[in-house]
Amino acid sequence: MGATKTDLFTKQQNDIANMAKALAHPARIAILQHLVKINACIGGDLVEELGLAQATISQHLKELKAVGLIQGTVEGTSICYCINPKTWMQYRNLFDKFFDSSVTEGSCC
Amino acid sequence: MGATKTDLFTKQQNDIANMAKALAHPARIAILQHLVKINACIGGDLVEELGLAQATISQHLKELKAVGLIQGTVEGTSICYCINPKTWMQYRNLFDKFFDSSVTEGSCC
DNA sequence: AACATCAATCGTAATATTGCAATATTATGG
DNA sequence: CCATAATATTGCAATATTACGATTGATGTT
Repeated sequence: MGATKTDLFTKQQNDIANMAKALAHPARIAILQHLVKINACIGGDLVEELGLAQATISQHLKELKAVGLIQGTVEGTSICYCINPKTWMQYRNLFDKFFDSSVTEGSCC
Repeated sequence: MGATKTDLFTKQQNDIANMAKALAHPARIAILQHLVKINACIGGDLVEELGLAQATISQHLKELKAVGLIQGTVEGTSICYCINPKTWMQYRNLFDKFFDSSVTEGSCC
């Protein structure tokens, strides 16, 4: 054991969980916030910005790329990263929908 | 190594990451959705509803309780769980704020 | 009290994640 | 082609998460 039993759940549930997983690390949050703030792209200044080793940052970037939250284009020897607006909106919508489920106060224990 | 270096990041970044972590498992998503849908509380029907062992469900419930997303009140031998509307709204707001960062199309690579 | 029921906890195994040093890869400039 | 700079990958160690059987604890029932 130790592995998530994804087959027990709906695709939507696994999707939301995977999205959440992509955001479930402060380094990845910091990367996304930095990219949003700078708006334009940056290279591996992220390594300096956050205090983690280059290899570690690279790994986090890879994860964010894997879920489509960011994109990177080669620019000389460095790589220009930025938010992928399309996926960003998708995330936003899914979370919105998830949380919009009306939670009526006092209808419970 | 292996442990997240939380000290490198802001409280807000760690908060968002922790929230995301709480949602980063399909079983916990399923539990929340079920609680939202039923609106009122339920006992350990969750064990039947999802296909996981009692001990496993209990662990997931504990995590959700730990972040304050759900609350449980004793009701005879069983326990009545339900969404905690206050924390639910907090989550919603934090994610909203996070994703509302305007991502302008085409401003990038 | 004895028993049944449900949930929490303990102990343990399997797997996943995080982090980094070392190495490999890719692109540029000389 | 060679050296350099930037990023990616590999391999490994440490820690975290997931899952479950077995046990314990609490509560209600007979």
